[in-house]
Amino acid sequence: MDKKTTIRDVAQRAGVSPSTVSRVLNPHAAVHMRPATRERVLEAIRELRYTPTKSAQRMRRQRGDIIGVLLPDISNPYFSLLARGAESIAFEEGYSTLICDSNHSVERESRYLDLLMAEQVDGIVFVPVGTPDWQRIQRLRDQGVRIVAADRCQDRLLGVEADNWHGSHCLTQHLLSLGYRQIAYIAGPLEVRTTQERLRGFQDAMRNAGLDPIVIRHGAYTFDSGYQLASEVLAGHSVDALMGGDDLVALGAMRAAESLGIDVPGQLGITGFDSVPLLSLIHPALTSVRIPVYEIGRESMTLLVRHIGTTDSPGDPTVLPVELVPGSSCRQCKEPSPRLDSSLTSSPHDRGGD
Amino acid sequence: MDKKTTIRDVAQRAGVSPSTVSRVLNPHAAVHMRPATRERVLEAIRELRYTPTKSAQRMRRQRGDIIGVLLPDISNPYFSLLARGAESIAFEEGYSTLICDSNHSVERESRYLDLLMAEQVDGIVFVPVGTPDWQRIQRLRDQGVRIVAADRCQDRLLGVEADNWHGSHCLTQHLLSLGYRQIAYIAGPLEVRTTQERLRGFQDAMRNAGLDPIVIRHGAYTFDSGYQLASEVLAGHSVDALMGGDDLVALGAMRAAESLGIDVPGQLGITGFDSVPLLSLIHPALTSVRIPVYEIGRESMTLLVRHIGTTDSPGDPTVLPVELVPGSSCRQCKEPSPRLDSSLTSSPHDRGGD
DNA sequence: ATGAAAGCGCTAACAC
DNA sequence: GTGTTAGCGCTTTCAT
Repeated sequence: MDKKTTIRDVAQRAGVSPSTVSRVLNPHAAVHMRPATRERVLEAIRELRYTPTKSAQRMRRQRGDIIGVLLPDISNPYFSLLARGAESIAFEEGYSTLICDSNHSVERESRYLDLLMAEQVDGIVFVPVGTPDWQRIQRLRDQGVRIVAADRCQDRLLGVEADNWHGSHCLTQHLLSLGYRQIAYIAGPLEVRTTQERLRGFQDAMRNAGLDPIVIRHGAYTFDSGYQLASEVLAGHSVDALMGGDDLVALGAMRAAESLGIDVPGQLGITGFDSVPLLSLIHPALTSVRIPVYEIGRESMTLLVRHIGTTDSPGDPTVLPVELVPGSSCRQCKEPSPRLDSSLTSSPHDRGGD
Repeated sequence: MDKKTTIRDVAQRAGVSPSTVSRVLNPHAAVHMRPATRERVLEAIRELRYTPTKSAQRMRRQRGDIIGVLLPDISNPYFSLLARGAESIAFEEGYSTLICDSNHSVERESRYLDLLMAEQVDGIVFVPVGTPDWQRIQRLRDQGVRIVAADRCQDRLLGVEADNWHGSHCLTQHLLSLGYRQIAYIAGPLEVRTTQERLRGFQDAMRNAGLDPIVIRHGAYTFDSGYQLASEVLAGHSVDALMGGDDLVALGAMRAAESLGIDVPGQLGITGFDSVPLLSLIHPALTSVRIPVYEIGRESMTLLVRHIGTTDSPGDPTVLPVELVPGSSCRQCKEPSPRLDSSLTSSPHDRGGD
C-alpha cells in the first residue's frame, strides 16, 4: 500500500518549497510568480499525479468545498430528481455533495444535521420532514453554515419552492370547469408544508365557487395510503371527483376505483400532483400539476452557493411556476364554468434534465 | 459566528488533558480509566455540545468513517433504491456516505473516482458505467481503498449482482411455455454487463428450444429508446413477442405497439426486466423479472464494510436470486411447452425496504 | 518572487 | 490512569 503523495513530495521534485506549490494550487492567493517556476511545479504535480487531500485543506481553511443535501427519501423519484438538480450545480461550482436520507424521520434528520456539522459543510440544501430542529439549525448557522430550504420552505430560512397553492387552485378550477361538483380531497401529512399549501389552494377555489368539499382525509404520500383512503371515501360518500395529494396517492385512488368497478373518468374524475416523469406512462394519463423539481434542486443550490461566504439573511422564498397537465383521468370538457382562471403560468424554468 | 468548540475546550472544562478526552471518544483505545474522570469528560462534552471534527480525525487517522457510492444516475429509481440500501447499512455501521452521480459518463465517473480519492474514503460501492478506468481503480487500491462493484460486477473486483442470466433464461422459457415463438429482443447498451448477461440468458433459452431470435437490437435503457426500436422492429418483422432489456424499454415498446394499433397481449406479448416498484402500477401489468436491488445495495455495503481494514482479495461475485413476475402483458397460458424449467428461486432476500 | 515556520483539531506513542 | 509531545497535509503570515 503506497504512501500518500504530499505537497512536500511535489515541492521536492520541483525544487521549490511547499508554499510555492500551494500558491500554484490556490491562484486566488494572487501573488505573481515566475512562469518557469509555476511550470515546473505543474509538471511535478502531473508526474506525481498529486491531488491535494481534502481533509487537510478543510482543516486548515476551516471548511471547504462540500455541501450537504438532506432529504426525506432518495428512493422517491421526486426527491432524487431534486437531488440530481442540486448536485449538477454543485459539481459545476466545484463542490462535493454529501447526500443524506432522513427516511421521513425527524430524529434521523437531526442526526444528519449533526453529521453535516461535523463534516464542516459549507452549506446545506434542506428538504425538511415536518418541523425541523431549530436548535440544531441555529447552531449550524452560528458556525457559519448556510442553509437553503428546498421544496418545503420554512419561515426562518431562505428557500425555493413551487407554487403549490396556485397549482392546486388551478387544478381545482379545472375540475370545476369540467362540471365536477362533488369533490373529495385525499391529502398528505398535515405537518408537511406542501400539503398545507395544496389544501389551501383547493379550499380557496372551492369557496370561490360556493362549494364545500365532500370530505378531506389525510394520509401518507404513498400508493397504499391513497388506495386505502380512496376505498373508504368511495364507500362512504357520493363523489364525482377525487383529488390526490400527489400522483402516487392519485394512482392508489385510481386502482381503488377500478377494483370497485367505478369507471374513470366516466363516473369519477381523478387528479394528482407532481407529475414525476415515470408516472406519465400510466394509463389513463393522470390529470396533474407538473412541478419543476429538478429546477428546484438547481435553484436551491445556486442560491446556496451564491450565499456562501456572504452575510446571512432570511429572505423571501423563491417561488417557481407550475403547470397544469390535463389528462384522461378526467372527462375532457363539459358544462364549462364561467369563472375559469386561465392565467396558468407556462414555466420558462422547465425540466432542464437530461 | 461562534468559534468552533475543540477538544481542548472540553479538556479544560473537565480539568483533564486532551488525550483523556480523546480516549473517552475512542473507547477502542481500550485503556481503563477512572469512571469519575470519564463521567466528568462526558458531562463537559454534553454541556459544550462538542462534536469531534471529522476532517481533523480523518487527517490524523489517515482516512475514516466515509464511504463513496458511485452510480450512473441517482434519479433512476433502480439506482436510487440501490443507494438507499447501501446507505442504510453504512449509517448503521457509523459511516457517512458520499453519493456520486456519474451521469452515465465514464469521464465523469473518473472525475468522481479522483474526488473520492481526495476525500480519503475508506471504500467505494461502485456501479460502473461500462468499462471503468482501471488505472484509477488501481491507484485507489494502492491507497488501501476497498471497492465493491454493485449490480454490474467486474472481473478484478469484489462484487454483488443479481442472477441476470437465470432471470432472463426463465423469462424466455416462460414466453416459450406460453406458446410464443417469434421473439425479438430489444437490449440495452452492449458494454453494460447486465445487458450481456440478460442477452445470454435469452439466447441460451432460445437455442435450447431450437429457435432463433427474430432480431436483436441495442439501445439505451430508456423509454424513448424502447419506443423507437420497438416501432422499427414491429414495422419490419413479423413477431409475436417483444422482450425489453429493462422495464422502461418494455414500456416504450408497449406504447409503440399501442400506437400501431397492436393489441397487447392478444397479438403481441411484451416482457421487461427489473420490476421497479413504481412500474408495477402500470397497466397492463408487465411480465418481468424482479431484481432485489435494495438488497444488492445492502449486500454490497455489508461486504465492503466487512472488507475494510482487511487484506484485499478479488473473490467471486455474490449472486442474488431473482424472481419471475408474470403479468398481463403476455397471454396467460396456452400451448404449454414440455421443457419448462420451473426451478425459480423465490428470493429470501426480498425487498426489506420500508 | 519565494522560503521558513506556525499551526488548524485531533490521535497515538511514549512518559510518568 | 493520565499528561506530554509530536505530527497528519495543508495554507498563510512574515521574512527575505
